[in-house]
Amino acid sequence: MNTQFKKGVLELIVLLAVNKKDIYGYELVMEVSKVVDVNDGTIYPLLKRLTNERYFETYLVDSNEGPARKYYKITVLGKQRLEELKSTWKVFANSVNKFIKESIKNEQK
Amino acid sequence: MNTQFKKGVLELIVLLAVNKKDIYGYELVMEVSKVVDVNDGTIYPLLKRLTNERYFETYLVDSNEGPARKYYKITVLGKQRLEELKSTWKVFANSVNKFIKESIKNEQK
DNA sequence: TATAGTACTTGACAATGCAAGGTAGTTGAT
DNA sequence: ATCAACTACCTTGCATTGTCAAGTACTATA
Repeated sequence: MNTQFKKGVLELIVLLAVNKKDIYGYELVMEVSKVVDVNDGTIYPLLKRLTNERYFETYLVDSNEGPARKYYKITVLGKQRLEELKSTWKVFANSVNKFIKESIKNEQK
Repeated sequence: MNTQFKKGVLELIVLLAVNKKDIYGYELVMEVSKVVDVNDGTIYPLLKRLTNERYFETYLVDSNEGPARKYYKITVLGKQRLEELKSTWKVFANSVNKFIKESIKNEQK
């Protein structure tokens, strides 16, 4: 997996996952790993940043399988940010795909 | 336009453009700008890097509208790199799009 | 010769992901 | 009781890549 492609898109993926349901960091790492290879050392700082930016709120829930879990819940601001990022992604991905198609069409022999 | 989305994808776009036809830096900046907002100070260092990595070869052509133009030509290695990046991009973009669709389907009310 | 446009380079900077490491709670086998 | 294994969370330093500002230099033309 290309590291560079992930830049910025991870934020979108994390917002999508937390929007779907309240989730704790460790579970989120598992969830996101299904989509793209990702390190937990990448996710935790990202969650912190998004929480600082008021896109998430957190609460602790005791667990009987280890330390307490910190759950993340999306805010109204977070939902706005999600819509924004989603539409930016679509525009971006479409124009890249369009450029790929055009380039193939006009390829040098 | 989200800066982060560009990371890595610019390399793909530049490879595609040079694969299409031999092209000089300034013209390339114009071409790439059609797809994503981009600064000439971003493109020139990228061209240099890709040339150092043997994906491009260069030659000079005199111009009567300013200084000589440095044309970039894709190498066999460059074509390989392009195919690799193109397929990685497709896999990546597809899994992101899939995740978006799934997230919408299961969204919280 | 002054200006505008073309062509490219450089260096300081910012954002993000990764690897590696650390802390700490719970369970179950020895 | 102790230790390994698993769960859960967090931090630090590094590498990569794109941005921006500034500067060099060449040519045509007014």
